[in-house]
Amino acid sequence: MSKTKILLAEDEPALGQIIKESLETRDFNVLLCSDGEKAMHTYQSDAPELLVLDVMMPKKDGFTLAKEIRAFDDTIPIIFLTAKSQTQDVVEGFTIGGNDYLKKPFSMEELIVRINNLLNRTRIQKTSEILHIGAYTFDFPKQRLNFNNTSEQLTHREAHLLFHLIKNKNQVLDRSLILNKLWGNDDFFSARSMDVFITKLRKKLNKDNSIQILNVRGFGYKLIC
Amino acid sequence: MSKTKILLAEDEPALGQIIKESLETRDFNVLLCSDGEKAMHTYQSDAPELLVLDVMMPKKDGFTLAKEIRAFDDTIPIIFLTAKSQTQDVVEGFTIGGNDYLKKPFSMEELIVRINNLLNRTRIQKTSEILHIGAYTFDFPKQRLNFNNTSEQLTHREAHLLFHLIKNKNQVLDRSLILNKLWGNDDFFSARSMDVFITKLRKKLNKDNSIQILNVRGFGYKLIC
DNA sequence: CTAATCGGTTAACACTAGTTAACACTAGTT
DNA sequence: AACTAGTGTTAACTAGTGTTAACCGATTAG
Repeated sequence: MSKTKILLAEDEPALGQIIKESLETRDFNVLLCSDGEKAMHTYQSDAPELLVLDVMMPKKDGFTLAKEIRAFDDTIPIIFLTAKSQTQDVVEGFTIGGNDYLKKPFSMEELIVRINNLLNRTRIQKTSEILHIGAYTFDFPKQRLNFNNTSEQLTHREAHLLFHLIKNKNQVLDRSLILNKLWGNDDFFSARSMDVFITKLRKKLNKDNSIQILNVRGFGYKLIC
Repeated sequence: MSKTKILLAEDEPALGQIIKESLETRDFNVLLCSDGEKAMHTYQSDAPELLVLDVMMPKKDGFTLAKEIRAFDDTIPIIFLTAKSQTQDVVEGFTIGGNDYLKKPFSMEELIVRINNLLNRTRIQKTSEILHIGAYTFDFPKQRLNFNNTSEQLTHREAHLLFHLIKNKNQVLDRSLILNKLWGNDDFFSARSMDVFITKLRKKLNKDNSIQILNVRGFGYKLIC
């Protein structure tokens, strides 16, 4: 099994080198980038498994970079390195979907512990990312809905909505929760858009009629299977 | 309650033994078979609750075995262990109706997570609450009221009200209790709304005239059946 | 016996959700 | 650049759900 690739974006050369070498003694393959733009390129060419991003960087700061990368992969674990200790920064990091942050100065041990935690967590998650609903199986990362020998590609929206329905199956999935999570707001138009997607999913799930998406008026939807 | 029986088919003795012992520490009863034919016999004689099948096995490979077992039981969860990482294999596993697959090498944690996921899923299905009232059956999770060969979808409110009536059948169900539970308050309007629902349920239950929803003036309702 | 109250029933209503299609926009292809 | 296909949003219309109102009968307290 090959080494785990970690992308490290850190503009201060000395610190970057120290972290890189420390991680390499722990058998990680570290891709060191000195600014946000280089990091973006390396991310796209080398497909690392985890990101360690300095927040304060030239060209492109860590948060912006994370936002852009999240457009491609919304599960990859990200650790932010921040000199500022303000809570505001931390909050921003998390809302982008960052998984952890580390305040400078930090010990190498701290960083390694967090890296291992995140890797374990996401690997366990990935192993259970093939979901089952009635006679269907749903491969969330691939966005494929399988039934017997047929397989159908879902769109990003369809897949995420279905994912949450399955994760909350046999219980009510709150409308406004899902609207905020997937659409980013809870207004009239997003709600109607969501209704359209529910219709689509119902059609795609109608091969097994033990599966139903029930509406709970005013609250949300319940996937029964 | 007895231990959950898991059939493990793995031809490599050392690996088979490791998996068996690991699962036994988690309180599973593991039936280890060294090839596909033995696994088939064990399946028929011991009725395990879940299958973990190596794909590459002598005598009979995992996919063929799964196909044959699916002829007897098309709901038993199956986890395939595969050394090959090719997508083709995975697809074939799913088209047989297999529920999950695991690429070697895998961690024991991964396997255990998947086993528990699959077991929970099938067990939840089996314990779904189907209630009986006279000649009707009422599937509460699906909100369906069945009579002979007809089936009717109930709304969320209807279903919950009926559920409580059935749970308290042949005894008085307190008005204010149900109002607080379903409507969240006990005011005039909610009470009148509830009356409307009682009327609706009476209509929907009138195919079996041994069933009656009786009013106990000032106290509540009593479902007789 | 009568008035007051409670519950039964039906229909009108407001609101929510379902469905379909048109549309704008993006991305991929020729 | 033009064409095509796909995705998600918006719009328009329809259907369904639950609340409220109105009217009625039944029961009970005075």
